[in-house]
Amino acid sequence: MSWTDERVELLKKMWTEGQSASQIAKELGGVTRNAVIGKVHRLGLSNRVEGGASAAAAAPAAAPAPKPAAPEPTPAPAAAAPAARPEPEVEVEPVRPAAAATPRPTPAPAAAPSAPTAAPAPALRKPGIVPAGQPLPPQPSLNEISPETLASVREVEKRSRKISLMELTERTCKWPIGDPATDNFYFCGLPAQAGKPYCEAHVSVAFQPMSARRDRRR
DNA sequence: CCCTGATTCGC
DNA sequence: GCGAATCAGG
Repeated sequence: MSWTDERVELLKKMWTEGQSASQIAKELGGVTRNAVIGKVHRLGLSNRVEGGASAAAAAPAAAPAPKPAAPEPTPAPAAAAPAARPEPEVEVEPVRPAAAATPRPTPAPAAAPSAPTAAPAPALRKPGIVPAGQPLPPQPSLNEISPETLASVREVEKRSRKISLMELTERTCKWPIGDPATDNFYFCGLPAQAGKPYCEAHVSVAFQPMSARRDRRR
């Protein structure tokens, strides 16, 4: 395989969208992630993460026109600043670092996001016999999720691989999407964060900083 | 161990 | 220019 214009174009597109080199390689086929990374560098695309001292505004020569639109898979509360490019790797603790540093699972989907490695609990219901009034799995209590995060999650869900229960592995996001009682149900399936049951975007929803004040009255 | 991107260097 | 091998990190 060679780097035809089309392939390069797809590479650029996916790279600027925030896709990982391995994902791009998989998509292109016939190349390894190393090849992709090598090409990315040769093309002059690279993540220019402004380091403190080094050139504050090094205008990237062949800078890929940043897309202000799509928030890209990088969720994180940091998305609060739409104008600026969200930091690639922001840890969970946007507002209240002090007494709230400890991430805590919200009453989201699966059992306890922290413990089980498999068991995508809520999904295991057979179509047709879902008791009325049973709480639907996904739709995390939309209580206190920043609109930005929520938006990026929806964006990610569009991109989800829509895999079935059988296709889940230890490394796929197990976030359920849709109503298990219908055939419009699937799992996110995007690459899960190492050690975690969900992809980055869903981790950010499942593990809230606990800061955002919860229900005013309860 | 899984994954990420970055770099090197023979081809 | 290409990309496997390697490095450095999470």
